[in-house]
Amino acid sequence: MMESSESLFDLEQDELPFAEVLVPLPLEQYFTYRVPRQFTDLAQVGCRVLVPFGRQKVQTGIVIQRHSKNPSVYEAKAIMDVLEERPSINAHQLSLFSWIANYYLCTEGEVLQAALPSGLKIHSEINVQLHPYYDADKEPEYPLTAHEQLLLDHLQQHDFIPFSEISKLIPLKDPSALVRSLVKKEAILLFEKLKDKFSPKTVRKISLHPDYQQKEKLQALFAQLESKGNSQKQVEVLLLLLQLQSLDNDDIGLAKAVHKSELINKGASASALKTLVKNGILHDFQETIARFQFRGETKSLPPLSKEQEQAKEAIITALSEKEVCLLQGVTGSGKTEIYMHLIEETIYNGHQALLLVPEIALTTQIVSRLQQVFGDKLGVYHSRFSDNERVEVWQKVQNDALQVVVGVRSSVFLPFENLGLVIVDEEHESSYKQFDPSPRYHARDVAVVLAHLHQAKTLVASATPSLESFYLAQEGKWGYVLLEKRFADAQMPDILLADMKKAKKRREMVQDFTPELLTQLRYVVEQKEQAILFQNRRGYAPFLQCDICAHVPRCKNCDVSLTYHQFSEEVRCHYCGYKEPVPASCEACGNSQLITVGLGTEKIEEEVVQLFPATKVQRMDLDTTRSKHSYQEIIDDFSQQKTQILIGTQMVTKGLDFDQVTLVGVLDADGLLRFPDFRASERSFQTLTQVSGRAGRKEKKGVVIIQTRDVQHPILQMVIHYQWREFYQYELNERRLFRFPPFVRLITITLRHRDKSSVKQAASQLARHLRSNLGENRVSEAHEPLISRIKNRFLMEITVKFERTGFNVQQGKAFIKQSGKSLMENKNFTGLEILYDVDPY
DNA sequence: AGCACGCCGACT
DNA sequence: GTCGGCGTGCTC
Repeated sequence: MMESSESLFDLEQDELPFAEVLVPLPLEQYFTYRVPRQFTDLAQVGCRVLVPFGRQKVQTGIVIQRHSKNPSVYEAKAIMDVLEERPSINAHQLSLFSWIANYYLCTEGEVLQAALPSGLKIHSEINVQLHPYYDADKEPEYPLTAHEQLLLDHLQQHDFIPFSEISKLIPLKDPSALVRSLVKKEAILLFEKLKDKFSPKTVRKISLHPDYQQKEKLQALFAQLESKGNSQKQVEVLLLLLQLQSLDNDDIGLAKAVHKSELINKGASASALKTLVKNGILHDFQETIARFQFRGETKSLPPLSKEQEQAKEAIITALSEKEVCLLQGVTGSGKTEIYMHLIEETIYNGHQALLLVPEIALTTQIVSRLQQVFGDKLGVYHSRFSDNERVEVWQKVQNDALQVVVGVRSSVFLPFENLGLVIVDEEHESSYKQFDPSPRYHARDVAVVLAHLHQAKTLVASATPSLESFYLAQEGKWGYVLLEKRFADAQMPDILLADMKKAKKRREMVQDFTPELLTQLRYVVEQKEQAILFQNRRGYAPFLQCDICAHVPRCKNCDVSLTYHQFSEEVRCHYCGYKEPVPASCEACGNSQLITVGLGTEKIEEEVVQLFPATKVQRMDLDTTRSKHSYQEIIDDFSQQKTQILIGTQMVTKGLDFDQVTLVGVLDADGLLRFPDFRASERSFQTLTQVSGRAGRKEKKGVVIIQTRDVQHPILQMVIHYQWREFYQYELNERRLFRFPPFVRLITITLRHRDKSSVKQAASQLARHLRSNLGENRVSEAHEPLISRIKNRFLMEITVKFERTGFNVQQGKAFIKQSGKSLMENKNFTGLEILYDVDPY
């Protein structure tokens, strides 16, 4: 626009010879690099660059800023390479990274680490090779240790070995000392190799050389070959090629290429083919293809029912005024069709759409249903995909080659250029909150921010919304649309409570079954219908206990009891993975009578098999779905009615549509309700309502039986009477009263240390500091968490509650982070780790 | 997060 | 006396 001032600017700033670079590591700062002249134009903000980092490492980083300020205290190293002409990370993404780092109290490097598919994160790998002057036959100048000899022997057989593989070869925890020693002895050399992980998928194709792509030329060629007499095979190859080109009667099709593998499979002689290529008659080349190719016809959008149409219009109206809308639609009300219509409109307006789904939902029907409508425009982003596949989706989103993405929580990081709509399906699902590696972000909340950056809209949907979302809708901050009618007039199931206390007293329990549930189950089996049994606990029993002294076997590394797994004949720790064979006797008193306490899916399976020996039963939990396809297989078997009773944890509650399920049994609702955290009621209500929704679809009304010792429990009463409005009001009151979300913002600070007294001391010091500066009503005392030791490190916790209004949350968070930082610098607490969990789940 | 350096116990 | 474990500090 203002040319003169721009050129002046260019002159003064000239080449901006330095760059601030973000590396995908948990480090607070950017690093300053020199931009060599040849990269002046190329190294734009957002580009991936290769930089030397640390002693002898190469890292991928992102250019955050260009400037001309030469750092004075150190000499900046130079950027080695710029990996792309167009930035991988756009401006919206950079803003999003920074927002996440601030909000969730983590570093931008951690966000980058989570955001980039590892195929776009090149780093160097150190490799070891023999020194060219090293002679194995000669007596070595310096004596070699056994381990050194082992490595050298390996290198006689192999050209080189990656540094990281050495510890697999030699029983050493850290092979770096050994490698250094061998380098000094001039027996080996180190070299770095970059791992560029992404490789596009290619296919070999064969076509006629342009010279022969005319009928006359081709006829001449055939005549020539046939006259030779020894070229029959070549003629056959050519005829096959023409056949596969499936020519109409013109020359144009002659240029068409066919897959080389197809030619060979259909019987073309490989050697004849080779000869034809050699003689320049055929052209053999590689073509890059997409890994995902949708084959088959796309269908038009499914029509909406009157109610769906109304809901859709209501959503559009709400979103014209507000940025976010909550859609509360009961299970089976047909939310997916509404999504499709909204997505279609978004695409039509030239924008991209993102549909977030919980991890588990991606393997099921929703993808194929969307694919039938959106075909090639749809991308799927899933953690079970290979890296190459994820990079491909990333690049297609960037190039606007995909207009719709259905994906798990990490798809909020994709490089959308012009997002118009984000839909968060099953928004109450806790799997949207990442925990294990930081950033501990909630994909629903990040999605709202992402949409805001694009000036796009967010639709947040669930049959059982989170209290947070419901509250925002109720307060009018978000729009709200209710869809109460089930699709195709399916009826809601009858939900009944079965009193376990009474049944126990009367000695009517058959193992873990009340007479009510057992009767229904018998009926279902006889009628050849299907049933789902839900118990939110995997394994056989939560723990073992000595019948005499009541001792409970516990984990060696963690402060938890070990769960008994009958199938594998082990006891296991669900926190660190520690396992040992089932103890034959009590380690405390020597008694050999150990009894199982509590109820897991394995035990239910055993009981059901005993009770219904002729019935096909399948168990679905973490233990039976470990391998890649087993989840899908179990689902398929059940939906094709090869299995009649499905027993499982959480997993069975998640969006599966089965028409023939007429009974859902909840074995122990008390286990859900007893959970000791502020979300126990919410989670119980959601889980029980969701699992009930699996019963009875289309033509047949279903029955749900919930076993409990407390039939009067208010939550259960609200579940069975479908009093969801009452539930939300009840629970909001509780939350307001006890100061929990959504009325306050919660932050959990966890301190971790090998030494128990150190962590206790550090925690109380931090708590004291925060309490006196932020207020005692906002910061709890330091306390031991429920599980006070995991993987041999002791834990302490501080809970922070910031009110939503009238308090500067951002400042409060910054103060917490600063306080934590200075505590870590305290020499008394070396080795201390502090973890922050903002909006914990 | 890696990776190097430096300090300390348990083996030849 | 060294080897190998582990704690500590740094990366432009």
